[in-house]
Amino acid sequence: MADLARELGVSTTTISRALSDHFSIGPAMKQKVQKLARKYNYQPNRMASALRKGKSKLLGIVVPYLEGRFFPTVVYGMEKAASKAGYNVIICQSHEDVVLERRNLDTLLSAQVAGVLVSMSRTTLDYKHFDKLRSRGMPLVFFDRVEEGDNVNAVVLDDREGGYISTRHLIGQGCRRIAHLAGPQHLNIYRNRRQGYLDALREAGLPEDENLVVYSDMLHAQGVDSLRQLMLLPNPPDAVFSAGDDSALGALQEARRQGLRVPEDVAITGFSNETFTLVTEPNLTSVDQRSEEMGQAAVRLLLELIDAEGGPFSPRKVSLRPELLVRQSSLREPELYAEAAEPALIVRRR
Amino acid sequence: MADLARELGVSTTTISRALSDHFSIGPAMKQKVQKLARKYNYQPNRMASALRKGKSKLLGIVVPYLEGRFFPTVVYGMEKAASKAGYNVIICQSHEDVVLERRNLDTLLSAQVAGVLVSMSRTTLDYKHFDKLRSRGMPLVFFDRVEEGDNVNAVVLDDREGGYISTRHLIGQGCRRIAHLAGPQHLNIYRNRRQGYLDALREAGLPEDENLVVYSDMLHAQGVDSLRQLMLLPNPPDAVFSAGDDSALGALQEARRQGLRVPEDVAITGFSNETFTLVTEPNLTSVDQRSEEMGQAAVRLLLELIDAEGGPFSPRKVSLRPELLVRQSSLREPELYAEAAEPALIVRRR
DNA sequence: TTGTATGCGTTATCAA
DNA sequence: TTGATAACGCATACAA
Repeated sequence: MADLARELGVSTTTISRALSDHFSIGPAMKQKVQKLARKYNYQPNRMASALRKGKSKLLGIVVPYLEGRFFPTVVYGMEKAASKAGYNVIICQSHEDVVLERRNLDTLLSAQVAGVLVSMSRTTLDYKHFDKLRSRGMPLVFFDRVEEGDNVNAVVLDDREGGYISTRHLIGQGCRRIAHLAGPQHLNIYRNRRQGYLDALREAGLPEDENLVVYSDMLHAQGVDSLRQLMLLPNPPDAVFSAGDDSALGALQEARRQGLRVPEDVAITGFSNETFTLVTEPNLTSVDQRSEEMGQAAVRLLLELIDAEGGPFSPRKVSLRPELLVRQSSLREPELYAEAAEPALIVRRR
Repeated sequence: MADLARELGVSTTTISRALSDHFSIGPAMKQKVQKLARKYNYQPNRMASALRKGKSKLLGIVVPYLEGRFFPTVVYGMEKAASKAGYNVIICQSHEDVVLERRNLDTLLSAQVAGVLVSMSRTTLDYKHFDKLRSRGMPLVFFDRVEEGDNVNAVVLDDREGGYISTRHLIGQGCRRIAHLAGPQHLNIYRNRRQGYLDALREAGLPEDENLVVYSDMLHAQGVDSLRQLMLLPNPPDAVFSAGDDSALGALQEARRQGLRVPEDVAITGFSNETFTLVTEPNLTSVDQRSEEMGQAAVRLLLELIDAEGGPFSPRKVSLRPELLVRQSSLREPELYAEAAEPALIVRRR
């Protein structure tokens, strides 16, 4: 900026204002400055700007991991919404470790981000580090895996609905003993998916059988084990609603290994619409989580928070509608669905 | 820092030095300062520090995309190596778009990163934006998809070797008409994989048949099309070496749709060791790209560059050894492999 | 071993 | 409409 000022014989103040399109600068001067800036390939120093203004144009993102399709897609949505507003993002992974999660937050704090987007790690059981962030006035929005309480801003999938429509679909396909592979119940997402499952059972007048609910960390291997365990029951299930795609896949593979036909002997559905659901044999029915919308909604909410500048802001929870993608692994009665030939039939889009 | 200085009755200079473990500060004072800093939960302002020192502790990463397993794993390796050296990373996606790639580099520049790690987008055909970076003295390391030329620092997989061992393996399994699904030849990785394929053919005395090489962008749908096209040849192939897993998967599915047995009628191998290779039926043979090591190596190289401070530094290329993971999709002669029962048999680890 | 003074690049304030 | 000046938080040359 000093160079430009010298060359044009004006002050850096004028340069600064011209570049940020300040109203007090005449159009002629603005033209000149901006042209010269382009010529010299001027790059603003965001650090200096952030230092002076006390706020940067950076948003921090903390995700449990990036593998798979869900989080990258969410991050993509975030990037889109952020860049539209002139922001950039820093991505950190907690690798499902609360210690790393805390360290990530410190990193973001000292990078002077304008706000933080968090999806909690699986091992996050207390929330002090988030309180610390808030006490420093750092705008904070959770997504997908959210902190409990009324005081949090969050964007979530309606996981209860996801569990509900999955289970209802299975019931509609004639299944009567529906098992559930459930995740850690301290995480909202898994608790709600289970609740939707129970709601659908109750609505249909089917009994709740605790033997049919298997709790695990939802990994592939645990899906294998869970299915094995379920099939040893005196009265084994005719369907499995898994709260995650990895364990659904494990269950699917183990079922076939046992010589069971899917979906005829046991119908299987997953959750997340991971890429591989279109690759398994049979293709895996799953719930799409509106990943990209989730990212965009989270950033929009965060930007509102930032613009409110710590002023009065009543916490908001945005809830997105899940979408059941019915595929072969649960389609016992294809004639019920005219479009059943489609590989990724959307049964419910409201 | 000012608060701490006041409370301890010393200058901010002392605080600054004590916190950065400067030799001129006595151990007693260091203790006191660091304790108080913890008590007040002091967070250094990295922007201010970066502004003053002219360099930050941030590394910029530009990847084409994050979906799948390869890039997240590379990034994980980068995070690990970076945090060991006190650095953090900013991740940007170019989404295979050179326009976005350029914008990302601008963003990173103005975020005052200490260095940049780039894997080029598929649409990057000229390299001016990288020259611009270099002309500003910004340390730059490429990984996986690298710029051509002697003047670049880069970490790559030995893709030629990957193509070579894949093809050799197929030859060893008795295949004689081996097709190749090739990617855009302006990208080093695809050019080299093809070269390895040709080398192995030549070594085995097999003819090169250009009809057996199909060029595409390596997407799933293009794998489907390519296989269809290949099977229409008067003399169709008995094996397919695909330079990517997505198109390998497409080929695999199309082959089975046509009623071909895999690997008996046509053996298929892919490249990248994506997660889904363990899910397909049959499981897909693929080349592992040492993703995590690649990330670590790239950061190590970048840090060396940064520490050299623009001084003399002869450009270096690090090349990693690929690993062929033989699975059912190419295993015609299992008796050749004692450990063939393993789902992910490592055939060649040198 | 500690302190004083200064500047990194930008922008807000106040004055012209 | 423009400019002079100070300040953001930190690190360092120099002095003590």
